[in-house]
Amino acid sequence: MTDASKYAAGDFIADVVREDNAKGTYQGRVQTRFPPEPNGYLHIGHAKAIVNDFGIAQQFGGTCNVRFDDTNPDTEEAEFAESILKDIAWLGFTPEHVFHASDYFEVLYEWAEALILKGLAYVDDQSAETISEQRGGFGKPGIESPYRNRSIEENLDLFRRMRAGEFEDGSRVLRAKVDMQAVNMQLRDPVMYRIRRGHHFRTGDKWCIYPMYDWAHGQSDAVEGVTHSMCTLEFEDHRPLYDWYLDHLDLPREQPRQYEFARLELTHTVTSKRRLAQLVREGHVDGWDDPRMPTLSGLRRRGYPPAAIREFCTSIGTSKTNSRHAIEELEWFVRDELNRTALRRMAVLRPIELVIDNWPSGPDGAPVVEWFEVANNPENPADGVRQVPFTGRLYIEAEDFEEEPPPGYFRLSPGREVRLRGAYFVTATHADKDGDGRVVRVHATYDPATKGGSAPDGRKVKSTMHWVSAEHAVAATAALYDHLFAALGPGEATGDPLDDLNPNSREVLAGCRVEPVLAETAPGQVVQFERLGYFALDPDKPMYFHRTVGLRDEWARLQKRQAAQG
RNA sequence: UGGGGUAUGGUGUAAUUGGCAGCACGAGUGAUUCUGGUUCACUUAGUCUAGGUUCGAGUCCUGGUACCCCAGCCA
Repeated sequence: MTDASKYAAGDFIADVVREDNAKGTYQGRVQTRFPPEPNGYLHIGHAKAIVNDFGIAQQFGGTCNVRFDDTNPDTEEAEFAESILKDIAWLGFTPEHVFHASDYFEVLYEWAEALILKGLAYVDDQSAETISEQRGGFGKPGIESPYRNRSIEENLDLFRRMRAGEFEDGSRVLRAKVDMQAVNMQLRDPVMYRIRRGHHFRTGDKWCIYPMYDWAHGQSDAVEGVTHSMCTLEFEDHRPLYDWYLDHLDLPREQPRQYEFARLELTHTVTSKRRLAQLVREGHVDGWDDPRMPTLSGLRRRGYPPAAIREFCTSIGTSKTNSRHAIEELEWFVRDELNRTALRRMAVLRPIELVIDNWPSGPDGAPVVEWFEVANNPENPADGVRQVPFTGRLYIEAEDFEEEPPPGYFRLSPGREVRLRGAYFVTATHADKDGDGRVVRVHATYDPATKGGSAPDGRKVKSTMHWVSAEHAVAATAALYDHLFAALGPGEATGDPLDDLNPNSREVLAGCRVEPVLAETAPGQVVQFERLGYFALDPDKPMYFHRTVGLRDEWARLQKRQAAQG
């Protein structure tokens, strides 16, 4: 396990908490919350918020709850709420409670009446367009609504009738009476309630008025006893409003405070729920959990270990600087974790035959089968060993043989000796080709003295290759996934991210061969096919693989570098 | 146009609040290796800009510049 403290950043929220504890602001109490809107699946960007929200609570012995910000019935669904809870659990966090803003609709309503009673809120009969026009613009002050100074009695009556359903959708709103001259647009009499007859996935048709985010969020924090309310940078302008509402209410406990930090962005990755929903809706992907998606459920299917995502989020810390992390950085954490935990298996994705011409036959005339013991994971001997069958006819990776090897190529070619992992040294002699001149079969001889994979005379080979017995191998299908967004393309998205959609982001390879033990490996498990990459077995199709992040291949890098130079 | 924010190697993030600019990823070199993986060692490169205060400035002051957010009855 990587030591997370090694990455410990002096993040400002931790500093704030320490300061509050020193001053006794909340009597040492620390309570945070993760507040998703259930209108889509969680993606990698949310992971940062989750790790941060739960992390701060853990760090200071506090609590962290999940609270669904379910104040907009039009976009929210129970399916999304369920997936969010599942993803949080998968990431390794357990909320103290699971709350909903809709739990507080009644309280929120009462508080709204209290604000009306104080002369701080009013019902506006104007249209959305008119209100928008009157709000003014940057540098231009707003105009006060003609309904702004209605009597308290009239406001109360109208608001109660709004709730009772006497008015049409969109015909009236409740607004806070703040300041139409404010330079901060959020303070120009923000809407608190709108009339909307939408079916809410929890409260059904009980309500026809719904609170706006700003009116619901801080108040929900206050009801729950949240002390430190973390959100993203775009809410900085909302903080004065967050405080204004709370300042004018009789709160059950100390006033929560809002702190903002930058959201996580990754190169080659779309982290916009709207965009992701579009990909699903338009059928560019198979669903929210498609392995090419940056959703947590997609990454899970792809074989990303939750620990790696946690480590990554911890390492990048929290700051207020807008930044975009390289996807390769996340992948490094994934490889780091997988290298230590994934079992090694041999598989051949694009097979060609390797025939060992001097391989012996048994008394019955059939080729001898020899079983070798191979470590499941050299990084961790506790993972044990497995038996792998070896015979005179094998499959090897097509790219592991070159008839005319380019300089720097270490693998098999005529006259060259390599090691078949855990078995023998073999030397290629010649190759058989098909009508198109493609190599279909390589002939070789083996050295019986190298049994187990090392030579008694101490001679070395430059390459160790993976292989499977043709007779024992199991046929399989593999799906190779790349980033959906132009991982192989020239660069970053310009303008519409969907322009960078990579239509070749999934390649299906049929006719792969895997060692027999793989047929018994648990679906969903991630294994490392030596040098090929990490594969997650699809839970629905046991012999179907998704590749996760590949291994770094020096040979591929060398080729890439040479191609770039000339 | 007004307001709110942010600027530190290629990337991201620290700097005990004015005291040797550190860490991670990347890149490079070498060693080890039954994965061209891993591991190990070394190297590389940075305070947006122009002034000012100070023995000393990433940090404080003044003036610029660049980028992000805000005019939903979305969150």
